[in-house]
Amino acid sequence: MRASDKAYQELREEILTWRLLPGTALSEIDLAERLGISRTPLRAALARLSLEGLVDTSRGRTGVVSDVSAASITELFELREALETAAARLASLRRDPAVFERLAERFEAAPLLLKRGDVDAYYALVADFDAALDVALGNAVFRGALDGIRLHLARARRIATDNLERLIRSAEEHRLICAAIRDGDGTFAASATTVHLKASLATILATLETR
Amino acid sequence: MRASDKAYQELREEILTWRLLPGTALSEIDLAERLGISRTPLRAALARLSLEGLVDTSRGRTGVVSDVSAASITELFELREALETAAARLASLRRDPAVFERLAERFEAAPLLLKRGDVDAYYALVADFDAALDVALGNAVFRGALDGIRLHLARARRIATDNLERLIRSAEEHRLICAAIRDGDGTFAASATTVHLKASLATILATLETR
DNA sequence: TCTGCTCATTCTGTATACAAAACGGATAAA
DNA sequence: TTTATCCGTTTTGTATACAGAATGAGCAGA
Repeated sequence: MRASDKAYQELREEILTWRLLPGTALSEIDLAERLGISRTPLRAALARLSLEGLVDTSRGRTGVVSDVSAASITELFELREALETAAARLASLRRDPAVFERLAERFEAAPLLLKRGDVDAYYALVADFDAALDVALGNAVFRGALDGIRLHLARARRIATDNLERLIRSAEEHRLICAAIRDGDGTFAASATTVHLKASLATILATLETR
Repeated sequence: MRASDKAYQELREEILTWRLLPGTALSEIDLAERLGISRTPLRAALARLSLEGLVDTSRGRTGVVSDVSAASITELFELREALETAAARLASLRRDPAVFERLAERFEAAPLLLKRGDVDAYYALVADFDAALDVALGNAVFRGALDGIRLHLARARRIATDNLERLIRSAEEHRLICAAIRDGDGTFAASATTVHLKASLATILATLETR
């Protein structure tokens, strides 16, 4: 693996897990020394993070970890709703019904998982859903746009202290989306996606308020 | 201006204007010599172009100018429809009616421009419309996604030999969108945007067929 | 004649040295 | 006391040298 890829993955992980907090200055010299590589591949990693929006280079010469504010999350979710409702609609046209039937069943069983405390298994299920959506979409350009959103979402989700009740409702919302896609009902799938996203955003914003 | 920025702008311009054709190999050594800079800033420029999708580095070690096929354009327009219909809907909620009234008037007068042969003035008007949409959106994240689309669209549009009749219909389609946004009718604005994009895509694909 | 291997060439990936520019602090003047 | 300017320090931006890897040609063997 290239040193620049290694640096990118390491820094991305640290940003997404909030070990590198928003506003942290990213000095090339310090980071290169800490990661044990030279500045050349490190610069490539920072450039990539900057283009993906995790690093902000617009203010001053030194890059800083980009901000996560209520305003920026709200903007992110407006874009997310546009993309995911359209994705759900398109996936409804092209899906393999059996795939989404199986996912619907798993989401129906998810409350049991959650009541056992296995939150990781639930998030793995959501990841499976995202992957199935990508396959059903059959559009690499669209998938690239979705991936960009998911990157920022992964960071925002870390601050939302999901409680059990919210996660159980989230599972039911996902079940509805899967059932709609399974049935080829794009309009319903889009509406169910909107419902889910509004609730998710509200949860994240509420968490932000109390901090 | 930094050498890397200069290289990025130059290469982007050459790709968008088809002076660098899809499939062209982009050797770092050759390009650095031609642009009169060293490989270090050139690599930064190539990395940026790669992340934006104008350069494809997935196959082999050497980057090549990314492909423009009917399939990739169709995928691009699926994403574009998702983004622009949502943008039109959101802009309808937040627009300054006077701005879009003025744009609607200009699009109504555009056929006169076009019949005089002033195609550049028409494309400038479309650019003004895009800018007004960005302002009305009031969402920097969303705008970034739209800019990514417009980059690829600029390249695709170069191969569509727009005839006068198509451009006149395009002006009328834009006038409808502006009127809908002016009136705050988001649903109509989204529908009119869909109509416009379907016609644009058909024109580009038809041009591709005949080549 | 075709296939597979070897070797040379060329390109990319990385490190480092140097240049230029920007930031911060200190000092002096208003 | 405040502000502006100068200078030192630090950081980024660029060039170049070197190492590693991949590709293609050429040759040998089947």
